[in-house]
Amino acid sequence: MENLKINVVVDSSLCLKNPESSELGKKIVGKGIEMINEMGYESFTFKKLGEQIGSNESSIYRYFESKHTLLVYFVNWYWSWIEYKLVFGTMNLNTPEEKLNKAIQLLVEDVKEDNSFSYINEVLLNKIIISEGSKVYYTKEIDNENQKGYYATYKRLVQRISDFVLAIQPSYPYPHMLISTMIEGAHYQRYFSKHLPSLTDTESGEDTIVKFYTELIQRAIK
Amino acid sequence: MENLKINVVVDSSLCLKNPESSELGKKIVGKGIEMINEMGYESFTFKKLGEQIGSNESSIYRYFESKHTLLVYFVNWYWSWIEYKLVFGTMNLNTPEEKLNKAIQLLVEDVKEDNSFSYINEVLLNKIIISEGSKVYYTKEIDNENQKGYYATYKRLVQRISDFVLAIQPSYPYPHMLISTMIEGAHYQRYFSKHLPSLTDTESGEDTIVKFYTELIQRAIK
DNA sequence: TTTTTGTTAATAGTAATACTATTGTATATT
DNA sequence: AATATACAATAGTATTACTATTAACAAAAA
Repeated sequence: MENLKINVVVDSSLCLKNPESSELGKKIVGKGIEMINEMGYESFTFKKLGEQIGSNESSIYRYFESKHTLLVYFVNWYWSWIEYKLVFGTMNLNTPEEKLNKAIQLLVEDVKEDNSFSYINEVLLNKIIISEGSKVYYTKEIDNENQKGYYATYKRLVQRISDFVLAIQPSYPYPHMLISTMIEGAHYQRYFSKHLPSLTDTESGEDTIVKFYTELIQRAIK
Repeated sequence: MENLKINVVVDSSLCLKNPESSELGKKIVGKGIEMINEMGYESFTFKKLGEQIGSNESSIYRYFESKHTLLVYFVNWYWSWIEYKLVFGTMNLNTPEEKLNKAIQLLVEDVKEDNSFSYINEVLLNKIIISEGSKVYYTKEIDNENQKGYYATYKRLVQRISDFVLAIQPSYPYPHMLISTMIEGAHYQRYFSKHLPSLTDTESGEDTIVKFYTELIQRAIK
């Protein structure tokens, strides 16, 4: 699985200096994921991160121009990672139905395994995407950042899965809305099931959220 | 329509002093909605609000203990308003199918009319709910705040509409997930259609989002 | 009328935050 | 060995969210 790492590529415009190019950079990313997970995005600061990695606040600014772009970098890394798993996991499947089911599973299910060969903990990263991910685009700078390509990976991923939907049912008029509803929905359903369970119908022991979206999409496009 | 206002009740624990009880309180709420809309939640400060309403920053702290609880107040006011419109708009409908359709329309469609009798601009408030609303529960304090009843109005609303679903199809296993998926989904689909349109399939001239969710739900529960 | 009481807002702060300008230091190149 | 470059650390600034204290003012009581 560690070969996948090579294919996770984040656009270089998202950071001032590639964090993979130095030990300090890897520490910033690795510890940053841990800390945002522990204390939440709002409480997390570059100063605290600097203390944890035995470095200085301003050194971090050499890699990322702001706390916000660090989060944008995480989100893009995550979607790039998911995209590779999607391409890899569907290329040997024959029917679009199988490919779509694989995609649903990949995007909706909880990430449970961590590739320990990397300095990035994918389990924690998945939790950040669920709890903090939407803060990346709920900003007044959205149009500027969109133009800079901050959301390119995500848009490409939605397009790929929409293509599976269209391969099954070419006349379905809302493939993008269906898939973005699923991806975003899966995230806050997981969040709700943990913190506001009365907004969900989750039961322990089985992945109700995967079941729900699989069924929802099958019925929508049939 | 202005009689509805009487029925919009926000739990008193959400503010230190009821803003409806004084002119200053009404200014805080009214101008606060305007300013968050213009500059976004992050850039908005109590200091700037104080300047705009000809008052002092600290006077605002007499009404709301923080910027965050002001947003929580707005969200609760909004859901309370929607809940009243739902109860009022469905009580003379006979079938659960009609009631559910009414609920979908009420929750998914854009708010276009402003009740000018009030100091609260519902059109702007709807925009805040769409662009900033999720920031209310994506916080590390979620469990604390949930216990204090910060999300009670929202949970009650989801329950009401889930009951319509169950009246139509008692065996449907995911009514709450279906409705919370719709409500949250409708918000970011509107946001996406404006800022990241390639994630949607919206066309100008017709309300594709209402169509999409109406069809999605009908097919899901049939 | 004077005094007391309670409610309101304004003043003037604090600690912490995001971010930057500048200086120092190690490494590589000539 | 001298110079150039890349890097990180120091030490800041402006702004933020929030608070402790004081002042204004009205109604009620003496």
